[in-house]
Amino acid sequence: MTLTDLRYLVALARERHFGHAAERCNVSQPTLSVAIKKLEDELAVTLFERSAADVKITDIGARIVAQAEKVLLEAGQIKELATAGRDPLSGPLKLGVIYTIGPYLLPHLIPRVHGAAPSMPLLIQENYTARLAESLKRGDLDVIVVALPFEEPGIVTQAVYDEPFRVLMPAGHAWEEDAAIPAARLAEAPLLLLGAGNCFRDQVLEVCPLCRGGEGLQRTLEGSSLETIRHMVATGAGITVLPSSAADPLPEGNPLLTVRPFEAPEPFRRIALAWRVTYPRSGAIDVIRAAILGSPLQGVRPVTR
Amino acid sequence: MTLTDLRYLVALARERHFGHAAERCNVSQPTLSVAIKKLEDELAVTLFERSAADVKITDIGARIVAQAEKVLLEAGQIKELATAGRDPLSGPLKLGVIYTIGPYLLPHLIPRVHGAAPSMPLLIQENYTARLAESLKRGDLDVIVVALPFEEPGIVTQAVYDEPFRVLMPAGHAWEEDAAIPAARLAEAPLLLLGAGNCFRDQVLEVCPLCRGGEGLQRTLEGSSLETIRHMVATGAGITVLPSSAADPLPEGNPLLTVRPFEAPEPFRRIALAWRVTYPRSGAIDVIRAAILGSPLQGVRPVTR
DNA sequence: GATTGGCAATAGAGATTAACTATACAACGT
DNA sequence: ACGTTGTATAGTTAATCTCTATTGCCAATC
Repeated sequence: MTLTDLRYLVALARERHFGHAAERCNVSQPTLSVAIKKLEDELAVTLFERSAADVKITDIGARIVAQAEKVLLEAGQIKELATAGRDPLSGPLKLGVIYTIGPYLLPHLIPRVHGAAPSMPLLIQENYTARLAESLKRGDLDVIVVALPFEEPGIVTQAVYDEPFRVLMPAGHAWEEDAAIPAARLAEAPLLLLGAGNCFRDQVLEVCPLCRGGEGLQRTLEGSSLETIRHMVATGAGITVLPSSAADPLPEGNPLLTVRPFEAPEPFRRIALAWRVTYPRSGAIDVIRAAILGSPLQGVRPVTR
Repeated sequence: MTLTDLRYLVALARERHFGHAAERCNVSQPTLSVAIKKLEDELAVTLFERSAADVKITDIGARIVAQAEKVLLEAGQIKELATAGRDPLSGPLKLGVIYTIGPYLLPHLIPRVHGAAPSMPLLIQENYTARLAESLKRGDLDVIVVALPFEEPGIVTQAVYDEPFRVLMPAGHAWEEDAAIPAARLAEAPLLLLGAGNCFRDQVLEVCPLCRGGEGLQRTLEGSSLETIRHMVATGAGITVLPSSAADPLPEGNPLLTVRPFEAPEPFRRIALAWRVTYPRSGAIDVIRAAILGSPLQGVRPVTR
């Protein structure tokens, strides 16, 4: 029993004439004849009464035809689903973002994606890189926004932008005098750091080798966020390092904080998109990339690939 | 897209492993592999993300698999319907009976059929032979009970029983003296006849050639029935001829009527079943025949074929 | 960094099935 | 009896499905 057989069946039920039904199916009369006979044999049921005068459907035949029509209808739905799903910009996209990007990127990203792909709702999750990677590989996420380096088997990454680091200090801090801060000087101040697991923490520590072994004055704030740290800096609890997108928009509205760039070579992080090599909706990824690049993130430099 | 393809599809969706899914479908891994690829090409949609680690279903893939399961379920229903409909004794049987048999046969027939084939309800229609034949050929009826001769293209008949005719007269009638009535004498009495269209009317006229041209005292009662005529005979309006099944049960309970057989050669009618040559439920016909022969119809002689 | 092992894709051969054309067969109607 | 109409069958060709064998691809391991 094939779908073709069922199509022949309902055609014959409608036409009540083997020749006409065959014509309607674009096959020869013997083809349809054989197919119906095969079906009847397979089901061990007489579906039609053939006579010279005409073709009559049996009682059981009528019931089976009705069911066959249902099958064909449902099968047709498959094609419709496929057509509807063919557009990579239709259907939800599961997006993961690390904690130190989400709050600054998403407010810009979401409306832009919605504008470019209205029928692609975003299901967003913020988490650590490691967790995002896990979810991505498991298929719980489709695309993630992370900082490089990010190497995972089966995962491809595409750099999107570079983002310089900034030093954030309370207004009136001594370093306010300087237009730019040397990285090494970080070890001299009480540096507030994110908890373990945040890649940004590691990157900051990388900037300041002296802070590495915990020999500096830095203080780790487990379970915290850049926003929390920012508030703590404003209260004079110390200084911190922020990515430019988090730091640069601040000073205007906040008289308690001062932002200074690093001295060259300016430390920065490279933000990238990552997805499974096998992920088929590349069009959706392009939209995300474009939306990110279209977002007014302060201080960032697009990476032309 | 075939039902087999869909089976492969749902198997792969369940197993998430080409080899295992193929095994479950009793085919080789390449078979399933190409089938899925073919499906993906046909639908122009990626259903699965293949990677070394494992097979992930895409979003659209999952929706299509769900739909495929629905299709397979509905298709399975076809087999179930066929199995259920395989029994010729299941499902309603559309039975037609001529007016002059129905009232005497059906009260016996119905319980017997119900006993022999409980899941075969009878849809009964009483009518003239010509109307029954029409309905039978059109497929509105499956089997009819008629009097022979009955010749129709595409219709087969099977004699069931012979039924002698009887003369019915009011009690106290002059002919009461005689044990049997010669057919020719019918022309001498006011003979009450059914209306045109009733085959029994023609058969009675056949018995009495003198009545033929309307030269006798007979009176035609259009739109009447044997029961009506019987009541008229009881009131002394005339005599009539009845089939034995209608006549013989009468006298016991009715002091106003007298029944006499004909003289030899006793006129009779041959009752038969008729159905389309193509009608597939021969088992149902056998049940009807057996139920008729099992009915206590007075005076009838089974026809051994 | 080379190697191995697991797994899906591909190639090529063989078998099955589906389609065609031509023709036989059955049943009515003239 | 013959012709017409309509379905079934025969035989052939083409398409397809499925197989085994093999390749290719990753990723994990030594």
